[in-house]
Amino acid sequence: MAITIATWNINSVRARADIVEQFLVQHQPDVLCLQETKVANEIFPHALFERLGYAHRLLNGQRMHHGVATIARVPIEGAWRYDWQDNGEARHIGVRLPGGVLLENVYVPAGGDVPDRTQNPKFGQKLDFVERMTRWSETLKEPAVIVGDFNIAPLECDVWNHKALLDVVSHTPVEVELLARLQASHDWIDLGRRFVPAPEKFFTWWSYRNNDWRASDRGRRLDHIWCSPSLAPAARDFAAVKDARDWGKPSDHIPQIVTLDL
DNA sequence: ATGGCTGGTAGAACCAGA
Repeated sequence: MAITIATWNINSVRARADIVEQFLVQHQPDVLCLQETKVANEIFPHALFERLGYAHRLLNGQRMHHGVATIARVPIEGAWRYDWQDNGEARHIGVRLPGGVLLENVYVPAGGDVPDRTQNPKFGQKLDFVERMTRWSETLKEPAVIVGDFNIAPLECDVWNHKALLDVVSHTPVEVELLARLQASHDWIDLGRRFVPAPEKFFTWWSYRNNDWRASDRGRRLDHIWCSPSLAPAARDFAAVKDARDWGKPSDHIPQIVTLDL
């Protein structure tokens, strides 16, 4: 059985209803993992997804900020919700796919502006979040896929200018090292880089603060799709939908899609 | 090197994103 999984930091699912529909109609993923839905569960726009055939929706939302949702046109079971900061923020939801593989949808904290946990508590919270994810990941036994906005661009070719971003939260050595430890804790396979090998530049996010994002191309690869080693041979047909950065009123992140033969 | 923009919510000399 083939299953197609997409992930997208949507930066408000309500503000983005038109382009979410465009994406689902054009790409027909079986499962869509959204981050930054920015909506309380009670007022989630269920009708939009129901109309498009996505009858299974598991939410971990909150008012105003953050929020994740996993939406599917195939049956998904669960869900479980980890609070790796222990502060009530809605940043994770896990579900079980048909056939039993776990699908973990995560929104790692951005971490504020200053890469110093004494000056900027948000940076410390981000590091702690990834540290606690690692504690969870190293005991994980089942085959799993973990997707989402990790808010860390690990490789030099994951940012538009490695040297210029060494002090910029998302690409600092301490964050890159922590992400490497998370990856090593389960031998996670970075499917983005399996399909777009280094040293090719590969970005999934471009700031709104550029007149012409495509021309200036000051992007970062903040969004990731990782899978357990046993699932790596099952992965095919990876795509990053760069055109979506220009759709209507766009998100600053683009969606990625992978098909797994499970 | 800096600043640039966007959404939610309140009705901001706002906050947060990254």
